[in-house]
Amino acid sequence: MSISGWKSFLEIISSFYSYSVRSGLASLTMGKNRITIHDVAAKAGVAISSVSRVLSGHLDVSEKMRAKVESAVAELGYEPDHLAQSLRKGATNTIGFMIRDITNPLFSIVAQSAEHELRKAGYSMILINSHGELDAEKENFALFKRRRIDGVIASLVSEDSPYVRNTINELGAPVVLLDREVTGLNASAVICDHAHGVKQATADLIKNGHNRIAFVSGRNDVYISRNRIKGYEAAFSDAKIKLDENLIRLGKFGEDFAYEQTKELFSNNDRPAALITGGIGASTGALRALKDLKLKPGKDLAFVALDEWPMFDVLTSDLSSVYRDPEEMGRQSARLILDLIAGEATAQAVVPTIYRQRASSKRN
Amino acid sequence: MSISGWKSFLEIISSFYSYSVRSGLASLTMGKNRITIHDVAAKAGVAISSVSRVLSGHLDVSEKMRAKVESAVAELGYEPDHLAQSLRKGATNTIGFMIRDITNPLFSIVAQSAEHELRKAGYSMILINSHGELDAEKENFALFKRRRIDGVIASLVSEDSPYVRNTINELGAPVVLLDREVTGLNASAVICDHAHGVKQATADLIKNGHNRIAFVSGRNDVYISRNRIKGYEAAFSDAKIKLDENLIRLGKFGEDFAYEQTKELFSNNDRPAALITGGIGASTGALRALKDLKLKPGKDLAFVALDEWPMFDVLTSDLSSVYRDPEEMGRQSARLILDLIAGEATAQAVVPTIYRQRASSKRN
DNA sequence: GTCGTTACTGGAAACGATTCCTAAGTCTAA
DNA sequence: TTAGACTTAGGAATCGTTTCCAGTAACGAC
Repeated sequence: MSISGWKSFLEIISSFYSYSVRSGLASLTMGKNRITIHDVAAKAGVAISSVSRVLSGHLDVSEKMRAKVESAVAELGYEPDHLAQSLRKGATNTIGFMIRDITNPLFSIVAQSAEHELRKAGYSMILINSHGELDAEKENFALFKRRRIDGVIASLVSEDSPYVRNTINELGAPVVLLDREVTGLNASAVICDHAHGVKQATADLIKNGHNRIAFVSGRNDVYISRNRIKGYEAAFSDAKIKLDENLIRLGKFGEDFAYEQTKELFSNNDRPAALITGGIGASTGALRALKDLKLKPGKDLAFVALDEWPMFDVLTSDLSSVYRDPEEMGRQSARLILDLIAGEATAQAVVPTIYRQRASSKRN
Repeated sequence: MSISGWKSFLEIISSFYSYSVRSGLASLTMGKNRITIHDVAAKAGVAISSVSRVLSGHLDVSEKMRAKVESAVAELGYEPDHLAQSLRKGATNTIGFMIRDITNPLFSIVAQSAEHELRKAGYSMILINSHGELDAEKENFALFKRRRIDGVIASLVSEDSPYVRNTINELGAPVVLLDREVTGLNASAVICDHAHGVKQATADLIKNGHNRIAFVSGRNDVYISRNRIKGYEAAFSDAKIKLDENLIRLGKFGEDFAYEQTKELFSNNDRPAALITGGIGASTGALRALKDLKLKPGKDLAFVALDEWPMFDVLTSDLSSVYRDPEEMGRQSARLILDLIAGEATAQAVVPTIYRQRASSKRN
């Protein structure tokens, strides 16, 4: 091997591995010189309690005192330590946000919207992924408790495990659940009216002459799936058509399950006329399966996706959908948790869904 | 209007507005009974310092003491208060993560991956969006400081504003920058070797006979754009072809800018043969424009997207791309910040990019 | 028996704020 | 003039830990 040959060999080998280079020196003068309320008090020649009173806008302070303290604060560039305040006040102004994974575009929008809203109220958000695992979820609640979180917004892995009630009740902080119904639990919830949109969608498919409509979605022990099925069944019931239970495939969230089920459903000649997929993961899996089978939505079958994802309109050729507004979900969850923290009663916010009819609702 | 008519009118009106229902009562027995180290000490009949020593795994504790304390801890279900620990130890075990918006699928993967890695090391992550605004960014740094964050991972809005150096140096905590180069700053960085992949892509387009290659991307005052252009120019230089500066359109991140530029570039008959779009926002905007113009990538023009997004393979018809691994970026940023916290010197991690050639690199 | 180690343990001072309690000063009214 | 009410400011306790410091007991060695 020539030298240049060897060189390019190395380039190929190393071409897709990250590497790193050490350069600067560790900062030497870090931290150390934090300015505390003591410094301010000393500078202003007053007691620390007076400084605190001025800063918290307490009433009983003279103009002279206020002026002295404020100028000292400005001069020193003092900012109160949030940690010490939290310890003393018993509130951290922090909300824990836990979801399956932030990679889900719908949930990333919910998270962003909630964060935006919470920050306006002076709260920060700690983000944690549960990866859809119950053990991770438990551990996360423990973490929230240790960190003295003021409240939690969570999309639980499953809603009816016995541990949920215990954990949440022992948390010592209010909880808002996303799209889950937990009975006998002292928590607020943001729930979506999936049934409404799904019913509209299913009815439209039926109207277009498709009676055999497959429904592929995630696990059936959570509200979101049950509620969607409710809408699906209602449409059949209204149309007085008997539905084929074998076309309903509920199993797991994520691509893989939907991929397999779709492949199975649409492989033989006696395939369904239409397909509804519940959630972004399921839609992806199904679309991948259809691509493999060389079946085109809107041509070889009618198709409706429940939930949209970024660039929905650009990247997919006129897919119909049932839409819900993730930003609204975020806003509502923030509002509900702040209400609970303020001592109000638990409540439910209902976010509507709407059927967006596009070309793929028909075959042509 | 009949009663039923009025009812359905109401249904339509209210059909896409969220509403909420108040139900339960606010929790009465919340918090209050927190178990502290005092309780444990009392129960075990020892001093609180001894409890602390047992729990922190200090050496000088007798077996008898350890047993007593541990059984008391178990019996009471005691968990140390993270807040008090932080205040005393001067470390919060919290990392601030700031990006433009978490809605960007690439960054949501980076965030998730970093969070996963940090949590393994006992750190939590506070997530903040800057919405691409400098003022919000400043405010966020102030927030991090008040909260005594142990370190920050950030994708800055712009890198060469004078405030950046001040803010970061006064932060009192180490910083890792994502895809930014700030000279004379004591911070680590995860940077991507964009030039490499873009050069490969551009060279391939040229090889396919396309000399007029448009390049649409975000603002030009950040490393990522400069580095991409570097690869683009290198390919032209290697091929000894003069490039048309007018085909390079750098302006703002986000869809809108790319949409306008693409529309302008491809509206007349003398349109470019190929298009490279930098980043997910730009790609979206460009694809939207092309859709409006009824131009199909891979048919009416060659097309390469820099960065991929979820369902890239399913939803787009064989688009070529330059890929970088967002999970690796997350891992590296976590590693770098932990190294800095441990007192190591600043460093740079380089994440490679790779050209993924697919059908859209040609026209046919 | 005394001294110096060593192995533990308890008490108390931090960490940086808030807030209650008390005392000093000012003002009004009898 | 003095008692009582009202402002205002300082001192100290508190939040729940960690950690330094001192002190006790046991132990071997001289």
